[in-house]
Amino acid sequence: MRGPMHENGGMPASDAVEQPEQPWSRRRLRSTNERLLLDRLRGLGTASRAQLARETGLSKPTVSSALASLAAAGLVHEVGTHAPERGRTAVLYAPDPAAGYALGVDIGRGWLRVALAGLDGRLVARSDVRNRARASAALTDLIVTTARQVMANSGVDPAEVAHGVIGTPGVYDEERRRVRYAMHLPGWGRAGLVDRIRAELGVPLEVHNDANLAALGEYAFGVGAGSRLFAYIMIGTGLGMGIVSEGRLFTGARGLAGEIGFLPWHGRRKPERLEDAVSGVAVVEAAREFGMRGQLTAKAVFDAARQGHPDAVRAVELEGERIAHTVAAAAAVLDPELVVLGGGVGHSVDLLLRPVREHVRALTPLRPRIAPSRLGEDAVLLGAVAVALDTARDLVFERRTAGI
Amino acid sequence: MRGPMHENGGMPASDAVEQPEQPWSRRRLRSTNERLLLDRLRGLGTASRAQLARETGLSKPTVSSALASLAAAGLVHEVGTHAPERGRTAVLYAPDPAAGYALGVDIGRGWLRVALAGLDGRLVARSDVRNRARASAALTDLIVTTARQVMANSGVDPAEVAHGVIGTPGVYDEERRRVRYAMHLPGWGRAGLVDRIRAELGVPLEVHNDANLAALGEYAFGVGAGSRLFAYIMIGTGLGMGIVSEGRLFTGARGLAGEIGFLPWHGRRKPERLEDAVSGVAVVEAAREFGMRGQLTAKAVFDAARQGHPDAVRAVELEGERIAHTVAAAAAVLDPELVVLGGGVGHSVDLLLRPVREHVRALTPLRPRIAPSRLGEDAVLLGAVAVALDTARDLVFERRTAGI
DNA sequence: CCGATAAAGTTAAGGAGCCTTACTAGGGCC
DNA sequence: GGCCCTAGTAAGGCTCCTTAACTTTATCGG
Repeated sequence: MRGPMHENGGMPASDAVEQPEQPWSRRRLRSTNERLLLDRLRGLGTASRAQLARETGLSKPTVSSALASLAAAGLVHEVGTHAPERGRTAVLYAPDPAAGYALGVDIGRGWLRVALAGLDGRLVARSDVRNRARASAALTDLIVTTARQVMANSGVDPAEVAHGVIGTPGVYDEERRRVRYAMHLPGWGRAGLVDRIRAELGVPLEVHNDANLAALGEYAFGVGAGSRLFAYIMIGTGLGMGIVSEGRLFTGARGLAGEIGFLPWHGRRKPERLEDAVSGVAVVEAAREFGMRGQLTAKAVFDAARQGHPDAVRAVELEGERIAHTVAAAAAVLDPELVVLGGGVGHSVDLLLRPVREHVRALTPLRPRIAPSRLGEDAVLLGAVAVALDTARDLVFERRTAGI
Repeated sequence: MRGPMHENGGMPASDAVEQPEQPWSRRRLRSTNERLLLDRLRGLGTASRAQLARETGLSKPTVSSALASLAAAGLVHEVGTHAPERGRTAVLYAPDPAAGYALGVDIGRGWLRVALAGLDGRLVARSDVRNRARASAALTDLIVTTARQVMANSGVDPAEVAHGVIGTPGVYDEERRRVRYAMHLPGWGRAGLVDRIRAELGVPLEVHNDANLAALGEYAFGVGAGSRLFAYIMIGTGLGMGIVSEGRLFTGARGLAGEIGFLPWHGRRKPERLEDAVSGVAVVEAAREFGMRGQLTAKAVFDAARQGHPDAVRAVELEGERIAHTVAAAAAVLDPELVVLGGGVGHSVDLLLRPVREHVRALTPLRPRIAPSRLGEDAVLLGAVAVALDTARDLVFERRTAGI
């Protein structure tokens, strides 16, 4: 099973919590307006001061002075000029992507992926290495060396990395300082590992559940972009769902939202856990039951189905029905406008899409759009980067404007 | 079935939408601070200016001047004095509950309930009348006369009622200006009825789904008070769920979240809709199937079970199992910390609680607290009042501070 | 009864930050 | 070159917050 995201995972000191109960002094006002300008500039990519004044509703002098502060803080740069139809040429500004960096890490069973992004969200370096670690020390070492290498490759000092996010199966237990329910990663459940990585890298780190990060990845960069509410169903070794509502993770009261492995499910013989029914192992089991022989893997079954092998086709059909059950339950409770299918079965979503859609139609009148993941294997990594970016932008803004 | 809440139901002009993208000018700053003070005052009930200064972090002069503005606007009053241990006696201020009023209406199949509350949330008048209307005209007339009577009883002019909320089964379709899916209320689905009521009463009105309002009612006044995330399951003529997350309704992408009537459910003979399996009718059916005879109602079955009638007990047990299925599904998807059972079966929750809890325990390791509704039959009405209050407070604040 | 102390609240001075108005700067078109 | 148009700057004013000192009013202890 994919565990939930732990809110404010392993995040250290600088919390950047909103405090809406605080009074609004003039300093806060200025900082709010500077932030507004910076955000607008990020959205536009590049803009002149006059344009920003029009867009934000602030007066030109205010924009000029606020932008001067931002430039002095190193958050913004002149990047060129633009000649309008007629009139004076404008000086263009853009956020400085090198004002800080965000680190994303995806710890998967087969692969370890690390990426570094500038504040504009663009990756500046990335490394994917096979995860063959079978013990906690080996895994942490691998993470540390890979992350260091990524930073070195891009010439970024660790001190410039404002924030990092690690994606992993399971849940990070803040109190016990360890990851729980990550049964597929040997040794990864030991206490203090994240603290050790944080200490060795010198980068603030948060830990989140991989299904949740994948959902956020699809929201930030993929097929869920801009969706009001969507669910990402991750089918692979386990089964998990990430929910993104209004651009933010919906984690539930204790961070266990999306634990659809626990959905009640009536198997054909006896009630069983849904997680055991969906997921890679179940496909193999079903195929075997329908008569397939030999050394089977989920991938092999899907490949056979693609070739038209009848037993494999039936197994895939059954898998589609089971996923449809999940989708229908999520639809009835959440009413998402979109359900994204991804995870280990990513390569085989083409085969599953039709049966899932058909069975959903039969199960419920609620019909969210069902789409395959766009980011595929990169969803978790890019989600980690997106979350790290969010925090990094806040931190860099606060750090750089505080000293003025 | 209970339909969903339609966001911004029948609400007219004054929308009070947040516009976080707007710049922060000085006027906004002042108004924000006044609002902060008013909210704090509502929380404290009563406070001196020095106390407010300490609590909010604002300086004493600022508090004095802002409070003077609020008093001039009629939003706040001196209400007495307080003598501290030693030192000058403080002048106490409190929000004026009569600065505006909020109206709540619950249109149920058996009863029509109307309540009027001051801005402090206290009911100033209330009326419950039997709903025997069997046509749209009769129903709207009944609503209008009852509401007028409630206002008259408390001596409140309709112009002082800043906002009203109507709770009803079904969904209000904003475009077609009619309620949909309210099959149990004859005539109530006709177009323009809400507009007519609004026009005749002279009060801005919103329409929301009853299950959602009941959830909010339990959050504001009942057993869900202060809960981070909880679900209210309304079991009666139909089946519905309201979800309150961080104090706000979770409505889903199209307002259909909580439509648990559509949960896939394997009946004992054939797949059927869950709504048909849970709900009053189903209890009766089950009892009959188990051998009970005679003119049965849900209430009769529950009463018989309370007496120990074995067939009735079995029927109740089955009903509990079905509800547990719903709870388990909600728990897996949402992870609420609390599930409240209410609705028409309110009187019989005592009988259901044990079987529901037991079956949930058997179905899933996720175990939200399960509690009976505290507000009972009043949940929808009080939820309507709570929602109306929220909007009314905003409207009154804006209206009264605008003119200065 | 009188001063010391303490808390509530007011007054006055100062300053931060925004806006408006009016200006300068620079580019193309007639 | 004059005109028009857009970008950007300068000066002045306004709002509203804060700090600091002061007044008012209460209790306490002698």
